[in-house]
Amino acid sequence: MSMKTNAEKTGLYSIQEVSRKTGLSAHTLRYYEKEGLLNGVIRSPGGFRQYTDEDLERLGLICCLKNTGMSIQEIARFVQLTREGDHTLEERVKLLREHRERVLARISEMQTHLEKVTWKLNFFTEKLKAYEAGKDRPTDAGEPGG
Amino acid sequence: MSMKTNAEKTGLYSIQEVSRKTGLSAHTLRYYEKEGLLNGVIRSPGGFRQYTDEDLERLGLICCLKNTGMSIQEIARFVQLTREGDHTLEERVKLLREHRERVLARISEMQTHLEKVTWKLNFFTEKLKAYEAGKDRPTDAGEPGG
DNA sequence: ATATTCCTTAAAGTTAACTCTAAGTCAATA
DNA sequence: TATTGACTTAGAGTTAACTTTAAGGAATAT
Repeated sequence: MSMKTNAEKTGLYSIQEVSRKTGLSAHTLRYYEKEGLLNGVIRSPGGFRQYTDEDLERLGLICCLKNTGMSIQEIARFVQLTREGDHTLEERVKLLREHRERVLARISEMQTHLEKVTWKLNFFTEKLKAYEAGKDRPTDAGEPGG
Repeated sequence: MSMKTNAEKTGLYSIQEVSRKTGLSAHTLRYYEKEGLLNGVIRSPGGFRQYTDEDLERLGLICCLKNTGMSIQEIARFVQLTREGDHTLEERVKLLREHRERVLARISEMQTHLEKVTWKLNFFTEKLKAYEAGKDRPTDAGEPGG
């Protein structure tokens, strides 16, 4: 009986459906809207949010920026600029370019630190090997099947 | 005339000196100590902290773990295990290995998201070019030296 | 018809990792 | 000796990004 979801029927998604798709809670979706991250979500006659595929795409970019460390405030600024039209293109490009630089720097920083972690890990792994080898040697037996 | 710092004289560092070297505030250094991140810092007869080079190295690892996203709590756990001796080597290796995996995952996630940011940036850059090109064309002049 | 989902506003609570303040004492330095 | 820096405990304040609660009502889905 192939029950169709709301989405399949109308191309629109309820807040719950979007929550499932994005992993964001309904609370958070409303919060983001309030903070100006996702404007212009249309409503059903009764006032329920009905997200379009385009809204989902916008959410995709929002999550992308968020996951690369951009603050809610700065994302809201970006969205605001977008709403203001083409004369803000230069500023948006600048904002994204700067963000990109920060992300690159962060990745590179993480990679540097990772090397140290790896080095430490190898060091401890070797030390563990030596320790286990030393444990096998004691005179009084050592557990056979412990 | 060539005033020697405390460090040059004694090989020990005051909390201020360590603060400068690490970029952590004296407050934070005491806070880390209280939280069990850096134990066994020796004191002057008068009770002042005197950090050794080894303390600085330990701080180096702490910052490294912190900067790769390990929580204070988990770092404290690692330090605690270290203090307990060689029989915790296996657990420490496990902890570091898991952390390393998380860092690798995080870096890879960031890189994926970065691609999208880059894509968007290029998109807007192109759009900006088109917009600027369109702006030059209007009939009524356009500012010559604006 | 009934159960579930959604809406609103407004505000309080949570978590991590600091950060700061206060009060009072002691140490080190010029 | 005066000033600066360090010490302690204890607790309050900060920031970001949620998360939860509450109250009451309306809309949808089955």
